[in-house]
Amino acid sequence: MRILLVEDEVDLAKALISALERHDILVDHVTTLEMALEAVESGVHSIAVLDRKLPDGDSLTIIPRIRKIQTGLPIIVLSALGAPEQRIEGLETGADDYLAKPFVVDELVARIRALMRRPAMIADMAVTVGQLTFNLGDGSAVAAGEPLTLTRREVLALEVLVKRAGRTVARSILEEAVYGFDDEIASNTLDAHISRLRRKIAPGRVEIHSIRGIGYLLKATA
Amino acid sequence: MRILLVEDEVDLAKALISALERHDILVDHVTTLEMALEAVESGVHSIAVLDRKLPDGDSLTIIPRIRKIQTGLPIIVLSALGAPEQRIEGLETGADDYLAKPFVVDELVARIRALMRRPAMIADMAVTVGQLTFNLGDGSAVAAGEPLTLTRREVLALEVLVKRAGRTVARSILEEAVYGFDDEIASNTLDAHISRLRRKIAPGRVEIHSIRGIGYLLKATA
DNA sequence: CTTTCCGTAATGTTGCGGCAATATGGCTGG
DNA sequence: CCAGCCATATTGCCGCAACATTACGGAAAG
Repeated sequence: MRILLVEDEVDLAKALISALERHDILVDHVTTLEMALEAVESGVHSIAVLDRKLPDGDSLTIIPRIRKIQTGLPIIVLSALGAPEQRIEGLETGADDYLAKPFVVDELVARIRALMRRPAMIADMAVTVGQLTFNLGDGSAVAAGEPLTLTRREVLALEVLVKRAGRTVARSILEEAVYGFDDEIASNTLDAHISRLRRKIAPGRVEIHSIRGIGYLLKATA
Repeated sequence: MRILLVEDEVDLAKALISALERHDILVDHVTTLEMALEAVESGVHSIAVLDRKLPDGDSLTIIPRIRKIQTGLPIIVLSALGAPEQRIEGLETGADDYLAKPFVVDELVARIRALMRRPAMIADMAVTVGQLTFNLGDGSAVAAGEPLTLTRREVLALEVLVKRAGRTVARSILEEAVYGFDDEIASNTLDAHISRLRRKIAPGRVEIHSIRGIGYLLKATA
């Protein structure tokens, strides 16, 4: 599970990040609307949390643009403007939830988890490739009838590979998906994760091919 | 992925090149508008990054000419002139993005990647010649119904040939496309690649003819 | 304190791609 | 019309960089 946090108040952001990570939620943090749109482009997030007042404008204005890029991406808006009319305004613009400041951090966590559970959304949607079934909702996977025990980073990598099954996924895209945007990655850590993934899904009719010089490709064996 | 960088400040250019190459992006670097136009002629770049102030003029002035040569080539303009009016001026001239100096190198990388991901652009656009279909988005190719397994250099060469199908492509243009501008090439390596390409697309109704003394020509067999 | 995760590095393996040796075929000058 | 030359064709070889795999150890979680 990977979410995008758009918040310019550093202290609040830090508090949220540590709280969310305690709940096994990986957070990418940016501070402006512009950066937020870029991040959404990557398509790796399951939820976006937007502070309403940001240095480059009101985040409500970019909700339609986010929707264009990622239809169905759940959006939670945080705001000091908590009057009913403003909440309504936020929800009508397309936000899925609107949280007035100040709020208890745990409440945000709860609402995120609630949106993640929402059945109509991506939750409980599963993708099957060959004998591998990957559940987008909770990140669980089943290969050849056997449930797999995957670690956090393995889930992140497999999610991207499965979503783009049959198409080559650039190495850099995978790195972005498994680590944050910021975290630089030394050595061959990604290779190691792929290797472990391969071993775990071994007895299925699905393989992770490496495309030399480009990246990886997951596809069902013919 | 291959981009054109037009930048006369040597230090900045060096920094950008090393950052981009770390992201598997091949960079061709020139320092003047004149060289830029020449480079665009080659048709091998997916994105152009122009510094606005160059020794031979304002790079905005050549954007229309670039558009004439390569419709749809995404263009990013870098400039010390970051006032809103100037940004707007840049965008209205036809730039796809406008980045004010000073900027963080990683931000440029992110914007390039964002443009590359833009679905309306080159991605998923395919060209078909005879029984050969080449996907500009991911460099994949299908001949006579069978997907081809191409190596990196083969993809680069075939991409140029396909884009100019029916027209002769000069040997020097192909060399530029397969290698950087700088990398000199000894021996007949290019010929070898063409030979391997021919073998791979053999059973299709498309052929690579050699034009003696000039270069190569890809066209459907009558 | 134990366990799991994951980053790192050491080592093994693969296959791309540069080079050159040799073959082929077309063009030119005699 | 032939000889010789030069551009291109084809193929094998092999270095090296990219990838695979595994072991190890630190760190964080329980």
